[in-house]
Amino acid sequence: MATRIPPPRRTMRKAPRQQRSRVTVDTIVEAAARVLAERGWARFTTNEVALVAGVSVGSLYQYFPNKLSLAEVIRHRHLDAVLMALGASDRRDETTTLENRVARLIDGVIAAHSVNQKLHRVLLDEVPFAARSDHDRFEIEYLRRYQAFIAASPDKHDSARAEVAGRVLAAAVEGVVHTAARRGELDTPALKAELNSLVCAYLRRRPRR
Amino acid sequence: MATRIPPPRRTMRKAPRQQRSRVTVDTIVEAAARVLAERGWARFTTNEVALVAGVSVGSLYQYFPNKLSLAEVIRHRHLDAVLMALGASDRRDETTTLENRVARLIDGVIAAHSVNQKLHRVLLDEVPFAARSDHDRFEIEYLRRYQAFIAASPDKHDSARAEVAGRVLAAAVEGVVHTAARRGELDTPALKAELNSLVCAYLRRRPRR
Amino acid sequence: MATRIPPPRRTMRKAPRQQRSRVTVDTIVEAAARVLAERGWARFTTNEVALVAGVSVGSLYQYFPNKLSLAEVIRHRHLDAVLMALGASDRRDETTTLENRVARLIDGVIAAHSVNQKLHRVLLDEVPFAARSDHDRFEIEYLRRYQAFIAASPDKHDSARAEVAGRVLAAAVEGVVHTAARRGELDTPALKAELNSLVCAYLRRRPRR
Amino acid sequence: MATRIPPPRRTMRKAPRQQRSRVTVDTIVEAAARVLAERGWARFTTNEVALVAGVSVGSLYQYFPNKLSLAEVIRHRHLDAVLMALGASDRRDETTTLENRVARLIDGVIAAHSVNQKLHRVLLDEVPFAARSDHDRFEIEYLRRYQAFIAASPDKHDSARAEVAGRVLAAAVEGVVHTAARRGELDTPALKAELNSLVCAYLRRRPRR
DNA sequence: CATGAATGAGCGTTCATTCAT
DNA sequence: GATGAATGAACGCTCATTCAT
Repeated sequence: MATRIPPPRRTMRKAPRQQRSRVTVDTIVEAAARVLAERGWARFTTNEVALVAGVSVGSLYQYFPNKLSLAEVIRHRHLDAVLMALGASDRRDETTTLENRVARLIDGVIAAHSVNQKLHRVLLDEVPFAARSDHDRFEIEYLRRYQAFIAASPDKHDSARAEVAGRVLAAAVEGVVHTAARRGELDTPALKAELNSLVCAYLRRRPRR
Repeated sequence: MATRIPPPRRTMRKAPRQQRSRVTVDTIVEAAARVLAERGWARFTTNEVALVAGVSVGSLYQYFPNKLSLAEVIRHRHLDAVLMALGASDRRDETTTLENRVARLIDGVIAAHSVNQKLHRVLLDEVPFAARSDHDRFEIEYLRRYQAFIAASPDKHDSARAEVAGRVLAAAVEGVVHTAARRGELDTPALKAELNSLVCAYLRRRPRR
Repeated sequence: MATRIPPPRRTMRKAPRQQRSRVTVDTIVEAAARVLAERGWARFTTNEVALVAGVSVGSLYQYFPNKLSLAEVIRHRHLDAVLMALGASDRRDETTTLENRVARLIDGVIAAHSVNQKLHRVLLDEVPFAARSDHDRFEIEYLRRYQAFIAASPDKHDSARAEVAGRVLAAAVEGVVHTAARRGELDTPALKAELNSLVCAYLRRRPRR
Repeated sequence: MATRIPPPRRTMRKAPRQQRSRVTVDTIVEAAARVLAERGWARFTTNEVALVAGVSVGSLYQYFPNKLSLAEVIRHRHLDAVLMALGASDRRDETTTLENRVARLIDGVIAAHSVNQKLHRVLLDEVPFAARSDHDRFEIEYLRRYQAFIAASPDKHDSARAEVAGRVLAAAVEGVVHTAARRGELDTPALKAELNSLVCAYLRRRPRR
């Protein structure tokens, strides 16, 4: 059996100080991503990860408190990438149109999901949510950026709605991108066009009623 | 662990003939939903399900070929509910506004997800995708309804885009609803209002460029 | 695991009196032989047998006390066939040579093993010995015939050795035939010739020392 | 049920490197032989073996891929012993009589089967054949030695028959020895005498027709 | 007698995690 | 620190057998 109840320990057991440790950790994470993508969460075993990484299980547990923490690190890597994509378009830039800003945003998000689609599918559909506290830190920053994006939009509106609007926009974009990633349709241009259209329409029309 | 990638056998091993067995099957599915919601996929064990259902494991396996098939049945139940919500709004109704039709759609979808939110979270995030063939049958019908919904919208547009538009709309709505379900914010009125706004804006503005 | 410790009950639970029952029993035995040959002992299940026979498990258990008894009946059928082959050559027949009598014996034994070789392989290698009491009855008759065969041989010798000689001859012939059956070489003429040679040599040369 | 026909994986999962593990492997095999002899194949469970060996099931599976492989290793041990017995008599030795050479052969084979008769009975009658590829390697060597034995016999004859003759001789000897082992009559001197007589007669008389 | 739904003990096997070396 | 042998709880699943209908 696996997936024993994992004690919600910190993601990293200890911070790797020396150069050599950092390399080891990276190797392990890389191996973990490969195994996770290829085998899925159910057959993602720490022994296999260690084998692929070329280290012993013991070493693996030196840096990661449990199996789940490995997946969390991988998730963080991905969330960081998405965050960068969001960051790149949140500066108010008067010299460009809304359409361009939206296109930049969506291009970034799609790019962040195009790296290893199989891995994302597993991450999305199989890896159980756990270290919620960690995840929330991302979530907050995440929403902040979406809200900033909205705030930079042409139409003015009460900030009370802005918070909810950010969540809706974020969830809608992610929903479309994730669904496409699941089906391997992430690079369909028509899809990207429609998604752009959706976001633009929303950002233009929001001051309703 | 169990969760070995199971051969995607038929969902049901044999159809219950007698009255007695039909009851048994229902009891098992009910128990499975409870256990799945309460313990999550990783601790969702067939023995526990049988225990809760008050039957023997043997009986469970008389009707369900494996653990996964139980989850699939539960998923189907949910997908059916969503389908009904979509169906209720897809007839072209000239006497009502777009806003009203959208509201009806979203109300239905939200209602279908409000039943057992913890269960949905598990279904969405932990149960591995498998019986893809079965799932696709739903997916197709699903998209058909969204496309029908779009087709009934005021603005005319080429049907080439309609297909992609249906997928985008479906994924966006699901993305928002699922995210809200995960956080237990499904009954926030502000969220529902924003989602309505998003969908209406999209349906109005689509004849782009 | 299966193959629960089988209570060494009688082979047949009750003798089928009526015509209909006899037909049922035969159908079951026939089905059992098919399943045993095709699936091997480990996957030889009473439910499968009943299914193939077109009766319910309940009916099966009406006539056979347990799984093993089915195999025993099949074994008996085979042993009967072998016994007939042995019987056909045990009358002293002065008008024929030893070679001819041996050839007749071996032809008979080989014929009895040629019917369903896969079944024999399973019977020999996988079905556990059990109802030893029943088997012994066969064994005794079996040896009696081999000894009669030897007694009808040209050379005279003390009857003390005759008993052991019968056992050795029986085991040797069976050893050769079974090994050939396992490998599907039962119809090789060269093998039959050598076996004849072996038996003839033994029967001629025995009054040694 | 277990005893599902197991994939004929390699006999050993990994070679024991350290001293510690070599001891573990030996202990497990020893325990397996004991359990197999005492309980028979059907009640031969890996957990029981581990218990008797004083190790955990996990350790057992570290070295043996499945239950069957344990039995195979035990079978190999026995086949090796038989092979040695055959090897001891296959050098052409002009200074001794045929009778002596045959006696040495049979003594060796009987000795190899006298070690643990209950174990042999189970090995012969209950453990399913599987790792056929491995078994064949033995079989080939086995026949080679019998043929060498025949080749060293006084009478010359065409080598075409030699191959079949080797198979017949091997099967006959094994048939007699195994049957005796099954009944616990392996140490009866009369039986050994008759078996000697059988083999000698065959080796002398073979240039038939 | 026949049916077939129900039972449940029991088995093979996995894998996260530990800790002696 | 690193190694990898060892642990053992836990799980999915089977199938001989029973017995209410």
